[in-house]
Amino acid sequence: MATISDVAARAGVSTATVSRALNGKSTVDPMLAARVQEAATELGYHPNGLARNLRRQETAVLALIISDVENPFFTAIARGVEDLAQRSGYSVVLCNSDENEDKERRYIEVALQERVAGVVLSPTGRSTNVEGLRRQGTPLVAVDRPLPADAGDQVLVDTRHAAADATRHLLAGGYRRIGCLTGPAGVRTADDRLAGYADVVGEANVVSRRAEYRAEGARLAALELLDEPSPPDALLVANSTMAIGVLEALSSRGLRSGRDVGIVSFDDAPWTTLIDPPLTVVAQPAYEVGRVAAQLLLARITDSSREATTTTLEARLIERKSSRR
Amino acid sequence: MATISDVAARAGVSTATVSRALNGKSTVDPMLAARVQEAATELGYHPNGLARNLRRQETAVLALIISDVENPFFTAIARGVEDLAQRSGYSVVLCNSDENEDKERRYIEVALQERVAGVVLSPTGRSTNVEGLRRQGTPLVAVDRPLPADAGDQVLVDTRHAAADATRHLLAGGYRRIGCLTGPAGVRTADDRLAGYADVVGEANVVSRRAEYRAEGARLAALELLDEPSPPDALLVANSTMAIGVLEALSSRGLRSGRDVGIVSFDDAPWTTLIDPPLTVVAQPAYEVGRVAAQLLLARITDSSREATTTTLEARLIERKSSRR
DNA sequence: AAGCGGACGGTAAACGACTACCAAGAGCGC
DNA sequence: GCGCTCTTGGTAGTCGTTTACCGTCCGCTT
Repeated sequence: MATISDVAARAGVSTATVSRALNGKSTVDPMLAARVQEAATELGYHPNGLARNLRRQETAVLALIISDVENPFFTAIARGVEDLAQRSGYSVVLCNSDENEDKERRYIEVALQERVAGVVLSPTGRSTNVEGLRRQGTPLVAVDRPLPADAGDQVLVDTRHAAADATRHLLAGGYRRIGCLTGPAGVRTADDRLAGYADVVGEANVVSRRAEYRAEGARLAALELLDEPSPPDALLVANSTMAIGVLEALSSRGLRSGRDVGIVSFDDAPWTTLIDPPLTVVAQPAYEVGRVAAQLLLARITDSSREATTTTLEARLIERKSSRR
Repeated sequence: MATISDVAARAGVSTATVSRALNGKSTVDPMLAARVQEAATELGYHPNGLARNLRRQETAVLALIISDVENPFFTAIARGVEDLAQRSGYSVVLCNSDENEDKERRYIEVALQERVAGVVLSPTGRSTNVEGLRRQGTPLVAVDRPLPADAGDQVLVDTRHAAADATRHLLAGGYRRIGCLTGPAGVRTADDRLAGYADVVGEANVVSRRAEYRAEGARLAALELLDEPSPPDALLVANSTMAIGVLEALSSRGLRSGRDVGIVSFDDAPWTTLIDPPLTVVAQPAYEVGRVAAQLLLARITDSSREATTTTLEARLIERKSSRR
């Protein structure tokens, strides 16, 4: 594995000159520079980023820790972060915490050790510990779910109001007994969506179940609800993965969405227009969340004294047929 | 940002002792070790991974470069790689090349510079350059699509036979004029699926279009096919993202899959059972591909003299209703 | 009591790049 | 010819770890 001194030897110059030539720094005689270039390509020299970063005390890598790679919402965020970061010369490494606090902790530790330039994090939930990041002064932006303390910038979606709107929409569609399927307690988005729903139906009328943000759990929970003595005639579902489970539950009971049970789900997944009837959804601006997060992160990397901000983006109800009789 | 010598000073020992104590190496007096531990936590010390890796000449991170984060097939691979890597103490960083050769090149460069322990790569296509990896001796496993040279291990899916089977299945279902929608020329999976299809219908009867592995392109291509003088009565579609476009095209023409146009698509996406009629698919063992790739990579990391192998996994036709009248 | 071995912990040299500082030489005016 | 400036490129120190090597001390054997 060729090092800088191999290149220096081959080009007959010192390592300092090689470094300067390859980084286009200061003034190096063009002829020398060319000889260095040549030597470098001949040897297949790739600068050792570890050594470089150690010396420079900085890296051009951002860590993006998301809670579920298989959820289109998070992959859309990833693309947003990536597009913006690339443009500024940063690379993004994506870590999948899988809604698992241990994995999350481990990835934060890795980010810390590898001295990444900044971290975008969608906290899994309750006990996310960002103390380490704060102490090291690693810039942090939280997305989708807030962080307990004032740990850094946040980019959120106004999910509570969106849930309320969706619930009102179902009410307007003539549904009378509306239920809610949401994620685990302690996960802020899950709690907020439930709260927004409760805001509209009133605490006394809440009919809800919690499950992991996964299809299978949602299917079972939906079945439970449907098998109650007086089952709900409409359901607000907290994300698209859960919606899959809910729709399976419906069809296994011979129920049709819209006519029999009104459905509104969060997240505008690509398949929502394919099913019959097409799914009414609350579309979150995921890509935009990623873009803004990256923007804030880069701003904070260059100026660490900035005030921490919270950006709240609006979600949009896309009315289709699953919420109408 | 606390360094090892800060900890050493605070604990009143040398840096060597701190290093040994924190790494559980050799024999350090338990009392001293405890003092070091305490000093470390008090200072919020995180070892600098850059320096450590530089010194150790190794890192415990794997790079996984996939061609599309929004494609469930690749995210399933990612989970497979991750699960296995985690178990062996490796972290996985995921890079999204987005079917873009520039991005791919850049990420390979990053992997090289950061001296990752190994790379799993789904090559975007034609001109993937892995020469750098080879020269540095970075272990490499290609997934989904083969690499030109004997660059390392490969984990593929027997996609040509699978395409042939799917085509035969459509023929058996009574469809007479079968078309094929596949990905860009030069992308091996796209070419193979087309070839498998052609194997069955015969070169003379090939009716095909190519598009990016995306929904929109597939929609347009499907429309073209449907608008031909004698349009196909069945379609083999090369991946689930394209299938979305195809199904949109069908419904925009008032056509029903199965009855009017038989459809078989690659990849068993989560929504395929939700639509009406449910989609017949060729299910690829994506998670398994990831697991095997990680296994091979780890094996090669510990023993770099291993022969390069090629593993070919079988895909499975899951017959549902979209391929029957 | 001398000798010896083992346990422990410190000193200092790596790892590979960047860069502050300095030295040498060229060009030039007086 | 001297001294000044300007360009160019080398020397060596630095980033934060790990670890080979060595010295010290303690306890045991003979």
